[in-house]
Amino acid sequence: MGTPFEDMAEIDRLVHEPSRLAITSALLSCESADFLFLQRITGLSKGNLSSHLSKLERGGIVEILKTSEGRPRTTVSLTPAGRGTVAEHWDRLTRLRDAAREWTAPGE
Amino acid sequence: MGTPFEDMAEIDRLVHEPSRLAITSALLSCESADFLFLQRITGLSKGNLSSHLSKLERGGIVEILKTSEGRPRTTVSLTPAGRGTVAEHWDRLTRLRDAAREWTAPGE
DNA sequence: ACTCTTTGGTTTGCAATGCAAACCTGGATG
DNA sequence: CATCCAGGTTTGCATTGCAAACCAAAGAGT
Repeated sequence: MGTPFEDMAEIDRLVHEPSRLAITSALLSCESADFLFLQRITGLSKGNLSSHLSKLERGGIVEILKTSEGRPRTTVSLTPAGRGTVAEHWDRLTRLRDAAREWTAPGE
Repeated sequence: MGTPFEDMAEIDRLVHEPSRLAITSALLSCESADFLFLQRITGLSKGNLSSHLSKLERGGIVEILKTSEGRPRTTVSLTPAGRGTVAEHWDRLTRLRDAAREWTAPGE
């Protein structure tokens, strides 16, 4: 692992994208959430939320559960791996910010 | 301003992009930096660094100064506005992370 | 003085991405 | 029984990021 600056090259763009960072961070604090709830808190359109969730699913970050009892209902949760990925992502960001803060060029 | 989750929709993608977040965050702590220095710390190719810098310049985030004394030399620094934008960006990210940490789903 | 190499970049072409908007589908309702 | 609407999915297009090709000037060797 190099400097926090170099590290950004390896960052997971799947998670980094703003909407998905919002989604995954929301999921970090609740076991699972349903589609409409996520739509409300993120302010995304159905279309975009759906495609973001699909990408996260394909990437193994979230698990999507569709039930058809009565009206269809879609429930989303982080996979264990996904939880790790998101946590690691925040670590990276935090390291970058801290590096930028602490690092004052000598003589200034 | 809405919830930190909704706020992500308004985030500045110009700054959010990983390489550019690294560049701007590095600049946050030094008055200015030259092209090669930025290339070393970010690990970017010249081509990519150049195009990222151009975008940041077009967006008014950085100022690019080219001197041709002896060998050409390119020096980059944040504009005052850019400094504000980057700081605000980090605030937004921090609010999101904190919201995700503290937040337990309100009863619904 | 010329050409070769190195340093310091810019431009180009392509594959992938995000977003808006059009589309689908099964229940509830008049 | 038709039509409305919540709950999604798919499509089309404009934008992006990246790699690689390209360019230009300054030394170095001869």
